[in-house]
Amino acid sequence: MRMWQTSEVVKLTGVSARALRHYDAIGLLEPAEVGRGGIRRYGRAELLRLQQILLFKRLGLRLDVIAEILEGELAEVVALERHAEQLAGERERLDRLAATVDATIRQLEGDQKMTPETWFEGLNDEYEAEARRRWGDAAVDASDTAVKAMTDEERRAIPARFEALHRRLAELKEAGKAADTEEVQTVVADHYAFMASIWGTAPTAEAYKGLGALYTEDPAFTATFDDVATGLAVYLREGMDAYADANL
Amino acid sequence: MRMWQTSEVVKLTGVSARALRHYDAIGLLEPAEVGRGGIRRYGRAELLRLQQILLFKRLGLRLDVIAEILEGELAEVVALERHAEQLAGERERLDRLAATVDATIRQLEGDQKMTPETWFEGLNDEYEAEARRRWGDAAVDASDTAVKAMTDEERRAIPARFEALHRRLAELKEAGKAADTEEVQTVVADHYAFMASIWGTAPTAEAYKGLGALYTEDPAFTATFDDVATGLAVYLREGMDAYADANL
DNA sequence: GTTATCGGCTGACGTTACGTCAGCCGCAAG
DNA sequence: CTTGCGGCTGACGTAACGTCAGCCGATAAC
Repeated sequence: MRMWQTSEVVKLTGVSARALRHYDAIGLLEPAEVGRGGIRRYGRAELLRLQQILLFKRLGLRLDVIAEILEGELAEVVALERHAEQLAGERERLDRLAATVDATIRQLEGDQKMTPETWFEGLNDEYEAEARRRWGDAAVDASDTAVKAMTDEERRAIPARFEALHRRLAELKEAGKAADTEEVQTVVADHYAFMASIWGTAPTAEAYKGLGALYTEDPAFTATFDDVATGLAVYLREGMDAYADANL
Repeated sequence: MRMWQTSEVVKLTGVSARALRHYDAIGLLEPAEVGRGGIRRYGRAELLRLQQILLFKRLGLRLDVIAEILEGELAEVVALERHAEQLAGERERLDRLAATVDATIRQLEGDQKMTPETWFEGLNDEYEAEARRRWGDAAVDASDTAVKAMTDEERRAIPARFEALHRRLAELKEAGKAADTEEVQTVVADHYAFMASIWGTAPTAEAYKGLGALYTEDPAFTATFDDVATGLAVYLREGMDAYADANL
């Protein structure tokens, strides 16, 4: 029977010699015989099998799955349908990624004031400079005006009100309520209203989500929330995202 | 300054301890200081950096690219735009794959097109009648006998071998080679030999040309070839005609 | 007869971002 | 003093080969 050695198979099929050795190593395609010096010789049957391997490879199937199909352990249709699902999932993931990346690029190229991040809870000096740097003077000044227009009582109560909101949230979190639950959303609504009063204007969806992002991105704030309950920052951000999506 | 050790950072950010050590190992994020026993301690600056890392990670950027961005060696916008391009390419690749996989599944589940799978796994009724009309009862019976006489391996590999031939042709077509070129004729010679093995006899010029005509006249066949490359059916028929004229 | 040259072959590392042990260490509670 | 809890350092595994480095046998040139 006619036999072909590695270099000949390479020319016939276009696969690399290394790939052939790899297929041998993993038992996907073993040569019909191995001569002195370990030389691999492939017969007709092996070439036929190789064609099938290449067919499935072009469909993107993994080598171990191809092996299962060729061994008859897995039906071709089943394997392909499963594969199609995985491809669809992969595609969806890529779509979401691409959308996020594009959005980020637009933010970077666009005007700074369009950047959704906003934060005025830290009214102390330590964060004011950072706030102005990150979100601009106009927004900070607006908030400043709003806060100054408050009564003394109101102003002094700000920390306590935040504290109260955070504790209510922590309780719901402990109880295992999901962040998009109605009860949680009620608290978030209060939080939203409170933020509006501090900002001097009702936050847009983007601005509100940006605030949530900041809670989880700045370790100083995250740590503050964690003093109340571990993971609270993330929990609140989830609730804020849901709130913004549903109401803003 | 407040410091956080591994387990605390894990709770604050959600990244795994292993990941933190990995980032340390590759120099992406080194702890502010390392205590006795090699204990890692992260400061505020490191947590901020970690947040940025996670931000870029969510966008799907590779760690080495993230490092470049954070080191200021690569502009964020540039990196993201490059990344967006890669994502688009990936998506396109996935789409093509998915289309091919879907087409293959449809073929396997009873189909409209004449595919290698259905050509010879016993001529199905619809085309058996057509074949008997074109080539006569004797020819069809001979082919039936020839295919039945094949080993299982050989029979199963028929689709893959057709596929391989079609791809070789498609490549030459892409390269702009005319159908009567020697290179194309070499492939057609292989096609002819393969058909001979399936028909159980070497086709006459007339029979072979008739097959080429079928490829281009029957939309079911044409569509199958078009899945490989547009216009492939016509290209192959031209090659077959030339081959028959020159050699049969 | 010897040598330079082809192939071919066998390791073995590199790739990506960690997951998952195994085994060792320091410190604090029982 | 023994447990036990973290934490740490290797080291292997992952998918499918690409890419050497180093060795071997057969052939062609000298």
